[in-house]
Amino acid sequence: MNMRERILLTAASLFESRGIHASGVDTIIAESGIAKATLYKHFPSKNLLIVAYLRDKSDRFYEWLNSRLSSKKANSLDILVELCELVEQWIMTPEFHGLPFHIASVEFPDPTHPINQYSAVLAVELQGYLSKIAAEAGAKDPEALGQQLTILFEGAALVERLSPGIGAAKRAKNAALTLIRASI
Amino acid sequence: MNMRERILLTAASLFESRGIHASGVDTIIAESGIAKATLYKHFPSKNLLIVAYLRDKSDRFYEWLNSRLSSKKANSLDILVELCELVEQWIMTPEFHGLPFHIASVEFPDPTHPINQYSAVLAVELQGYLSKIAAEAGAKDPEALGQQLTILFEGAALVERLSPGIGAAKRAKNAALTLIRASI
DNA sequence: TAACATAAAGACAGGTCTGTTCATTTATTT
DNA sequence: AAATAAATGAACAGACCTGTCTTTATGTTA
Repeated sequence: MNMRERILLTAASLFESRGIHASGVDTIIAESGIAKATLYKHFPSKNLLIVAYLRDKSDRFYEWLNSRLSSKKANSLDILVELCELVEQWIMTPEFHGLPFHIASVEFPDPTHPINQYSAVLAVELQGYLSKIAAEAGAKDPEALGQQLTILFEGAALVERLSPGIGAAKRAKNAALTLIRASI
Repeated sequence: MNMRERILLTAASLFESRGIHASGVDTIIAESGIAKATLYKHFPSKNLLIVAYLRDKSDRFYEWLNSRLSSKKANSLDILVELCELVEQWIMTPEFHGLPFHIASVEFPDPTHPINQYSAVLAVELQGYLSKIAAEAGAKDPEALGQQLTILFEGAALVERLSPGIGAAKRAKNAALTLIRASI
């Protein structure tokens, strides 16, 4: 019965299946079975709902990843190998519909728009996260490797979404492994 | 005074700076200085204008690329190296605002929508183009390398667009060169 | 000059969008 | 059981959307 959560879940599902602009507030309230005033009480504007959705999705992703990575010991490329496997899994889950902050940045391309800016923040966050792991793993240039992995994963997410079943995630994983091995 | 071309140019500029959904027909005609009836004569619907825009952008890209690649001789990785340089240049031009079929596929996520389907066609086209060059260059598994390069380039386009000046295109190029060298 | 095609300008219909408001009903808490 | 808080349902405003249509103006060709 948690309203906020119910709204976020419905919004996420709609944003990802129909797009953000194409998901009207009326549709969100109809689909989640709540009143319009309730939505606007929890999220004073649609933009703030979108930002909350982006934050929520990011949190869940890192939570999911951390819970599976923490057991590996540092100073070994094993962490990176494990990371690649997990990202491949993540992309291949049926619920995956592309990186949310990608979708958001494409739908709000104006760099001065708050949603575009927040998307950029989340993108930098992802890059920092991957670079940190690369550093822990002992990569020669962690910053470079982290960014390359980011590019690979974001690209794979896109290609897999646009051409499902083509195996983009697996190919990206193999490319990532090649890059990792070359970065010792 | 070519109306069709003028409409396409204005539409492209608006689609890329504001997004497709956010660029109304009224804005397109106001910006291009033509009458609404003229637009609907050349493009019977906005969807068909979008498709024409996607086709046009793709054509121009391959034209640009081919005119710079044709001089290189085959059966040498030099073609692929040259290709990477060119793609980096392409991404770094100020007019670049992301791959058009990406933007389109994100804004029209429904797989049954004609624009999403056409975007998928263009994505496959790009992959085939890169695989063909990889084959001509003598790569071991041209299909695999072509797809990996696709993923890298599409990822770099996204990251560069979302975080301009971060050097994503260059990093992607270096990653591509590593993959190319590993694919002999 | 006369006939014809093309473009302009703008009103219009029917729909959707975000966000506000208000009276009524349902929950929760003391 | 009484008082407070939260959610509902519905109507509303003002703006924007695509696509059609009509009238007036501008060229172009015979």
